[in-house]
Amino acid sequence: MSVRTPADAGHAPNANLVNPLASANLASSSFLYAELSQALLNWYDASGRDLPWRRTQDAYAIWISEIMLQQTQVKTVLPYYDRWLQQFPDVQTLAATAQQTVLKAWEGLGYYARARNLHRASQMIVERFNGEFPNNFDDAMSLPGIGRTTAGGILSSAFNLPLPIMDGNVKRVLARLIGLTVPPAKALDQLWEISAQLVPTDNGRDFNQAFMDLGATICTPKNPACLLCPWRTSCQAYQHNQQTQLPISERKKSLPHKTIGVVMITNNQGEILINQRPEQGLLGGLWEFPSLEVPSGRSTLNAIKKTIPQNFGIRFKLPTAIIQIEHTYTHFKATFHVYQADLDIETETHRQTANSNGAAIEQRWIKLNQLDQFPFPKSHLKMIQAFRATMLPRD
DNA sequence: TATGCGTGGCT
DNA sequence: TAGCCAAGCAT
Repeated sequence: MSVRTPADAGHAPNANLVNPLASANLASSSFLYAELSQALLNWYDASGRDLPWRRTQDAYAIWISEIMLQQTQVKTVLPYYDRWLQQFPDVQTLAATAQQTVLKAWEGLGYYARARNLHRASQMIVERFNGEFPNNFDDAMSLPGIGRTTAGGILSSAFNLPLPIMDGNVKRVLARLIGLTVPPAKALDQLWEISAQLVPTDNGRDFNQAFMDLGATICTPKNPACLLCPWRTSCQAYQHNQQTQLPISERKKSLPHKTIGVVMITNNQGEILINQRPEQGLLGGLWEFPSLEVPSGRSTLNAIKKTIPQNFGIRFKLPTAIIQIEHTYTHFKATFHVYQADLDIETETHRQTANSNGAAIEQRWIKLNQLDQFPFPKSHLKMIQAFRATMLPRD
């Protein structure tokens, strides 16, 4: 007899996949959990990775690493982590820093709400928790940017608490271990329960790190190294040679495409016009060059010439094409058509205008050598590079 | 519960 | 090489 979770309803199960752990009474399997946990800890002693945030028990440093590692690979995080701790060695330093400086340190890492939340949370820690990162689950969860997995990751690593985690690695490992016949997103309650059962009460620190290492180095999305896996004799996917079919993935929707017109406007003072994006939403708080989305079928150049002067209170001379840039975001693709134009006249003197959505934006003329003081999205960093190569050729 | 939110590594 | 996916969270 098998137990069906409500999440299974409406999803066609693959009859070739078996799911004994999922259909067993979880509480009666505690002996199996203990064996699995110990086997993983033994593997970790011999084969775990040496990562910088494992060399410290400073909750602040561990917190920073956990936030940076959200949806971001270890290799990408390493240089940012080192630089960050140099620049902001403790929570008081971070709390006392201007948000723009924090965003600049995060520039290029993506998901910029993480940086804004880190900054806000640091100020909350100073005010509410006397400058010490909280050592309990509820207080940690009260901080912006910290959800259940990140709280478990930080508190297990810093204070050795036996709290479960549920990141992409754990989902994949468990889906294979139990032969999960639905996408992990449809069985999260069940997976959390197993993760919680597996964490040893006396060694949450090493166990959670080992769990993620197993997923990152052995139980990888493609070509898992099953022969090196400490769980292979218990793994339903391995036993039935289904490790490449699991976990079952959700069908991805194809991304819509947008055309973005951009103008890099310069004046005769050696300055260039930039504006700050609204705090909320995509690339919030970062700076960019005046831009607009071009409706399909319309001329990018005409759209720029009509709309940018209205939004920014300026007029410019005939724009020149500099470069086209392709960029893929999380939920759409974009082609940037980038132009340069000389300022004609400034029709308004104020520096606070509205974009096409009506949201207030700040705009500034800055010297070209000040560009590296402002946080820009990756796409605009490429524009700066192209601008320098085109407009300021070296001789 | 579904969607918005960046960028880069890897195959 | 185009697409998948990464130590998820907020709403």
